[in-house]
Amino acid sequence: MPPKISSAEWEVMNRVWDRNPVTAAEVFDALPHDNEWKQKTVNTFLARLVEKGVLAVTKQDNVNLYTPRLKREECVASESETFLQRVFQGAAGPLLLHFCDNVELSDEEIKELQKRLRQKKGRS
Amino acid sequence: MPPKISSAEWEVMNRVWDRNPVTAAEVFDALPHDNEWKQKTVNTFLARLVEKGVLAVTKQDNVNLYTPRLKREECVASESETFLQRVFQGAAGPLLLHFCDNVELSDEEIKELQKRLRQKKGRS
DNA sequence: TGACGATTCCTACAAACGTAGGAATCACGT
DNA sequence: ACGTGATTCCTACGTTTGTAGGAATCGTCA
Repeated sequence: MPPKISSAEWEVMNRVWDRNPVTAAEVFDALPHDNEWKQKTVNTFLARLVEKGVLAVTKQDNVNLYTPRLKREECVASESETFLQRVFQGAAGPLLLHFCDNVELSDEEIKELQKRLRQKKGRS
Repeated sequence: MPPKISSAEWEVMNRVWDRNPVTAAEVFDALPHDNEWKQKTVNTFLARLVEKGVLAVTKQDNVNLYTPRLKREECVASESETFLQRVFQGAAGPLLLHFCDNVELSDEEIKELQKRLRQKKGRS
């Protein structure tokens, strides 16, 4: 499994996955402008993510370039699984119902979900 | 919002919500038998949850009884929201699709979901 | 070529988390 | 009444996380 990615690290990783590969300055700029973090703080997270093996760093003209070593979907899956266990004790049905009842969905999204559910029914 | 409940604290809280109110020993017993934690560790988490205001403690015959001060649904909702933001950047559709595609659901659960989706469509 | 801003690398430090141990006290059985 | 195990309360300690600062270096512009 991927290593544990902390909450602030997710914030950084989301930028890296979006605009891979990136420099530290690009990550900084891509973060919400009103973001509290200093550039230095972002650098620290990038370095930690490299230590954890989530990012690779290469030097391009004396500037660090960061690239994901793990796929976003892989990390999303792992984090989702621990969330499911931690908060819903593994009960996926209630999780789906909770989100279904508590978030906004476009008609398109609803349609797509209905499609998948139809395909899923009676499958397992 | 509820305070931040850590991963190990969720493990404890889930037992408390299930069998409210509880003693420290009951929480310990309710945890998976192969659990690594010592009774002392469980006690520490209970004390911290009291500090955080998540639990209330009362003494019954010289034994501590712990009761939730926050409703499970309230904490679930708050944790779910931060998960949605952190991992899916607030995009609920992809979150639902992810879980839909990656978990087991009974036909009953699927039917219930379909019902809610039908009710939801065209609503907002 | 010398000053200045950007970037990197290394170091720091407090708060939160995971994981208990020890001392004191309580309650029950003999 | 005393020993023993359970319970409570207080304390501890290493790790992870959030949040940078400082020194050294690099590249650019005057």
